[in-house]
Amino acid sequence: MKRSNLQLTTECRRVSTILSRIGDKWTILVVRELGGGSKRFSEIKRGLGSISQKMLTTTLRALERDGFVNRTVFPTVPPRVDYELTPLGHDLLKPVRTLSEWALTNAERIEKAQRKFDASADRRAAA
Amino acid sequence: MKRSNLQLTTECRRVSTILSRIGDKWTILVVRELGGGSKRFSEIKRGLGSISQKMLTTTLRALERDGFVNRTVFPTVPPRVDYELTPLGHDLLKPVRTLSEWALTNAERIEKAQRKFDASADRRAAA
DNA sequence: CTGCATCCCTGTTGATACTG
DNA sequence: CAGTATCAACAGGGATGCAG
Repeated sequence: MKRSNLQLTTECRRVSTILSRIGDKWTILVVRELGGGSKRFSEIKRGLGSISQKMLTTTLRALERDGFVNRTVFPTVPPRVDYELTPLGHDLLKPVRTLSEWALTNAERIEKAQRKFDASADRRAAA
Repeated sequence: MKRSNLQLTTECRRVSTILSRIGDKWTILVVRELGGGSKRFSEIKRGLGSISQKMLTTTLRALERDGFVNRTVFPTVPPRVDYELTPLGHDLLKPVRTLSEWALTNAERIEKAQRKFDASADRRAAA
């Protein structure tokens, strides 16, 4: 092993952190909404439908903090706020798409495994 | 738009579900532990250090249910249980590696964005 | 229109103790 | 050694009301 286990763990934590961000409930959906270009708050909200104001704000703030999204405030009345992916955000989309495609391709296999697992769990519970 | 929005949403949910699994606190770390080959429960636990017994069990069960991991019980005394990646599990490793590499490559950029964001947040708080 | 503050409920996580 | 059970602590997430 060339790199120490500690270093590998640190790397893994970094990866885990990013995976947690993109694996959370709304991030992917929001990023996809923005994939087509700049949108304002209420447009994103409408596009997702079921998200609460609070969670959309929270998600967008996290994305902004990570440098994936730019936030632009127009000091008009009523106020208007636009969000768009940064270059880093667009870049993130690539590996995410790879994973997404894998997920779609293999969803069937996974669901089949789940059904099988649940079936034997039921059998055991019934015994 | 060829596919209905509803269909796209369904696909997204599937992707989201899988991303949630691999984005959770321990999954990636456990999968990496098993990347090198079969290991028993306590070996994995030792390899991770900070994980609790309960969470390791939970994580392994979820991976088993999704068909990513095989669980083999040796009815010896004391008992021995081995875990190993299934072909599907190994397959999952590929897109995850892509994302991991991206994450490591761009960790610097992300952390820089975070520092910048936090700094302006502090400035605003101080005002 | 955007978004912060608050309350509250829920699921998740972890520490501890116990069993086959 | 591997796993379950229980309980306490905490974070995620939604509803509502207020503010710039």
